Amino acid sequence: MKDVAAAAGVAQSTVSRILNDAPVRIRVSDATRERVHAIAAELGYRPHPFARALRGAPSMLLGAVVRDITDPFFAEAIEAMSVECDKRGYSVVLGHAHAKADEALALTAVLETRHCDAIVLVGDFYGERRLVEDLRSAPLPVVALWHGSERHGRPFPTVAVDAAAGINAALDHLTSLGHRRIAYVGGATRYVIRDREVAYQEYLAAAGLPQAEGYICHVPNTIGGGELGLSTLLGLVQRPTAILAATDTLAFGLIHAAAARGIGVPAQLSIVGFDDIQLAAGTVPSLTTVRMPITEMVAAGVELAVGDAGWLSSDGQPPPRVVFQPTLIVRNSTGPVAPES
Amino acid sequence: MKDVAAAAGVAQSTVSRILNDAPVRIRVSDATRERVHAIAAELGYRPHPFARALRGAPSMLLGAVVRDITDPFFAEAIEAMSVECDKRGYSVVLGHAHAKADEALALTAVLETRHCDAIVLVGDFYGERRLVEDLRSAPLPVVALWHGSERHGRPFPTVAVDAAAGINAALDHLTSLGHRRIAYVGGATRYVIRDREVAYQEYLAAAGLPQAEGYICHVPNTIGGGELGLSTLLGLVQRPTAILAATDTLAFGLIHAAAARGIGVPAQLSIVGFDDIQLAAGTVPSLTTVRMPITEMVAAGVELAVGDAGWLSSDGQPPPRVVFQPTLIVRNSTGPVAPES
DNA sequence: TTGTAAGCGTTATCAT
DNA sequence: ATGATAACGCTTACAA
Repeated sequence: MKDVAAAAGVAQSTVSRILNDAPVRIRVSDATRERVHAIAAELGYRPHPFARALRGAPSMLLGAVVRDITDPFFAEAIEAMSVECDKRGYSVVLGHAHAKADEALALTAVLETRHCDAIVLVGDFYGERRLVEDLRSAPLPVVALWHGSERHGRPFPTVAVDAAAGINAALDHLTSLGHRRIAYVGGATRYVIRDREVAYQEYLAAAGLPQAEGYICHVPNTIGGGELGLSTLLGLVQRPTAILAATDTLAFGLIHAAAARGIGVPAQLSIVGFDDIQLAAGTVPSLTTVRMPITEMVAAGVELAVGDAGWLSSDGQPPPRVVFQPTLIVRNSTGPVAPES
Repeated sequence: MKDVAAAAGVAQSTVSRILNDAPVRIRVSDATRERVHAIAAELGYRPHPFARALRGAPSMLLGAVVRDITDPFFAEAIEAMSVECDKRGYSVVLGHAHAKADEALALTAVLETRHCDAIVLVGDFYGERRLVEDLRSAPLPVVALWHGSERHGRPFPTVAVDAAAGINAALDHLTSLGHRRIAYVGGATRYVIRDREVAYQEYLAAAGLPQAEGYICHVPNTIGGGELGLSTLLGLVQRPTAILAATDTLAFGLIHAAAARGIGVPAQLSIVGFDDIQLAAGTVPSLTTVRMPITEMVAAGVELAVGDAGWLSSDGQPPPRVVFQPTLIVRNSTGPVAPES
């Protein structure tokens, strides 16, 4: 910019005013403006973001702390966030949430803090008390996406999905197909997963369906976890005729394990997933699952984080919580209960 | 930092020296050092990255421009990059490669340029001439991962996989099972995909296998593309007994479409993928595919980008190219050729 | 051993 | 209508 000013024979401040279309725009002579613009273009001038940020301008960086980008669902969420941020001129900085030690995780997050205008937490951070504490006292907006229900407290503005609505739709579908012995497979810890489990339990209780203890199966959220879940459930005296999986990844594992054992899906066993990842349409059979409006949810989260609603200032109120409705996508992994099972 | 200096009753420069463990470390009195450290900790002092960067220090930001994070393979690559960068104290800034217009894409990338110490391109950028040109003239290191073979020129230091080795291993496996009519399904444009296609053609030629024109099937890299590929290939007079897919996503689509048509895999049709994404172990049947050493490749790429080897300075030489070897993972989607097919 | 001061690229506030 | 200058937070010669 110094060079531009020198080449144009004007002061830096003039160049700054012109290039920023300052509020006092009308008060700069057209001749000078054009000359400066031309020279700036010719010299290939680019503003230096750090210098601006040093002056207090927003860094246009949004921190995204994701538990596991490898999870196809979160990958889609990040994709959506990248698109949404791009629209607003922001860039996404990936926070790293894989550190084993709480300390390291917190440290990483705090580092992000320095660069970014806001932080978006994607997925819940059960067990990361330290991280959450540090972020609570951080001087920037923090927004949580898919952070589990308010049952578990709500430290930040939150965007969530109505887990009960999704689970109810899935279970309505299964019961309408005649299923009564419906098992559940899901992770044991994450808030957002526990919400689905609770909704499952409440539905069963309300509908008077059998709630055998073994019908709730806690496994890691992987293909292997799904396989483990199936073999556990097959060991029960009263085998379920349908299984509700907390995530599509688990449903994949269930389908895979069923096929390996020669159990027909959906002829002998119906399976429902949750997430509707892109590959859910490509399983054999294709997966009946619950879809969430990822794009809209992410957009809402980004708006809370860097939008001009000024959430941080409303000190007295509890942080806002935006809830979206999921949709059941019926494909071919569910069918009528087998007469003789 | 000013506050720390004031509270400690010393000059800023002293604080800076102490907190940075400056080279002159030994020349600061221990008493002062401890006092400053204590006060800094008490005040919760954090260095301001922008101010440092303004002074010429590295921003510790690495730009990752990915074509499509939704692709499970790239998601795994980004995950690996996040881990690798974390080790080195870097953060990953996501570049957005979804813009339709070449202009917009280039602009976005140039913006990244201002923040980051280096850029890593993940996947090839066929057709993005403008982006590549802008990046070539950028004053920072640019490294390309999975950018396709040098057949297409090599504007940047590159980390690639030996596509021919992977394809050869897959085809050796198929031919050893008795297959001779082997088709190929893959995208028509990406360099990195074309490498696989070329390797397929060369293998067929060298092995004297039939190269029916219809055996090469160009489709979009999606589940639907795989389904399309299968229906096209089934329309041929001489149906293939095995299909080599350029990516696991396509292989998923092929398996799905085969099941939908009642074609047994691998009894009637063998299918091989490429990438070994995590879900490849969970298909029905599980997928035989080619695995690349993602972690090592990403680590090599990050090293080229921000390591201290100083690649940029070697002006005369062509940029380095690091090639990794893939491995065939044999699962259950391949089997002996059917006697009567 | 420590303090002073200049400068990184911008923008805002005064002057002129 | 434009120019000079200070300030953002930090590092680093150079001076003391």
